[in-house]
Amino acid sequence: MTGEYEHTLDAKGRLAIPARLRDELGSVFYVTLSMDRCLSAYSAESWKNFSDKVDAMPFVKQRKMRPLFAFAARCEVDGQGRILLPQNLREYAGLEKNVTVIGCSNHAELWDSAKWAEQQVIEMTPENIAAVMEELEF
Amino acid sequence: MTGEYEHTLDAKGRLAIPARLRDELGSVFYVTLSMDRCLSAYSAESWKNFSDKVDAMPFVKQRKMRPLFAFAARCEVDGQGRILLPQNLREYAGLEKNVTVIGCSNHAELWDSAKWAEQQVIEMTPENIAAVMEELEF
DNA sequence: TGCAAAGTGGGGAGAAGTGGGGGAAAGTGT
DNA sequence: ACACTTTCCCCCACTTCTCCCCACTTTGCA
Repeated sequence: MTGEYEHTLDAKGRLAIPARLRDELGSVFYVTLSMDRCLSAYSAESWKNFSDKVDAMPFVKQRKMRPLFAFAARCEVDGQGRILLPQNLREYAGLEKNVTVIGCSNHAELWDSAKWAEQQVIEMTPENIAAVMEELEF
Repeated sequence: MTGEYEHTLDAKGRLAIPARLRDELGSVFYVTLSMDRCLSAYSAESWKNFSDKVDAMPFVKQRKMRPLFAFAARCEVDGQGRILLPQNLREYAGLEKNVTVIGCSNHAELWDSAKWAEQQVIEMTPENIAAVMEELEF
C-alpha cells in the first residue's frame, strides 16, 4: 500500500477509504491504535496472523497486548466505501475533521491532518531519508 | 474479539453483552476471575480447552487452579442479549453500575469502568505501545 | 464537454441497550 | 404441608445509535 490521501470525517464519524487502498484492505478490516498517536488499519488476513501470534504467547505476556485489542475495531466498509470509526479511536488519534490516510506497505495509517503535517516535516528531511536508506542497506 | 464497550449493570445484576462479541462468545459461555480484579469470559469452546489442559496437569497443580473453577459461572444469554452475573463475581471485580467490556483476542474481560480507566492510563503510555509493537514485529 | 467513478451529506428503518412488571421456581420458617 | 420471601427468567416498552439507502458534488479521464 502506498500514497497519501486527504479525507474528511463526517458528523457521524464516518471515514471514506481511498479507492486505491480499498482493494488491498478488503471489505472487512481492523483498525487499532499505533505509535505517535495515529491509527493503523490491517487487512483481515494480517490481523489474523497477528492474533494467532498473540494466542500462542503465555498468558502473562498476552496481557501486555491488551490495549491493542481493547482499542481495535472490526470495520466493514459500507456501500459508499466508508467505515464508521469508534469514538475512542477518534479521540486517541485526535481525529476531528481532516484525516490523512497513508499507505505503509503492509498496512494503512490514519492521521489527523495537522499532526501528519508536522510529522512529515520531521520525516522528509534529506538527512532522515539518508538514515532510512542506510537502515535498509539499499 | 476486539473493542471496548461501556454498559450498565441493572438493579437485578444483569449485564448486556455487546452485540459484536455475542457471536464469538456464543449463547452459553463461562465467566471467571482474572488478574487485576477483573473478570474473564470464555466461549464454551475455549473453556473446554482450558479445562482439558487443567485435567492433564498433575494433581497438586490442579489444586492451585481451584479458585478459577470454584468461582466460574456458566452464563446463558437471555432473549435481550444479557447475562445474570452471580453476586460473588460482581463483588470480586467491584462491579456496581458502570461496566466496561473489552475484547481481548481469545476472550473478553469485564471491568468496573472506573478501574478500567485507571488501568488504561498505565497501559497506554507511548513507551508501552512502542514496546508492544516491537514485540509483535508489526 | 460529457460520462463514470469517487467522495460527501442526510433521512429513515431496524437493531441494540436499558428498565421494569409479572409469574415460575427455589429456599426458609412455622 | 403450607404460606411467605427471594431469586431468576421471560416478556414488553422506550430510547438511542448503527447501518442502509438515496442524492448531490467533485474529480478524473476520454
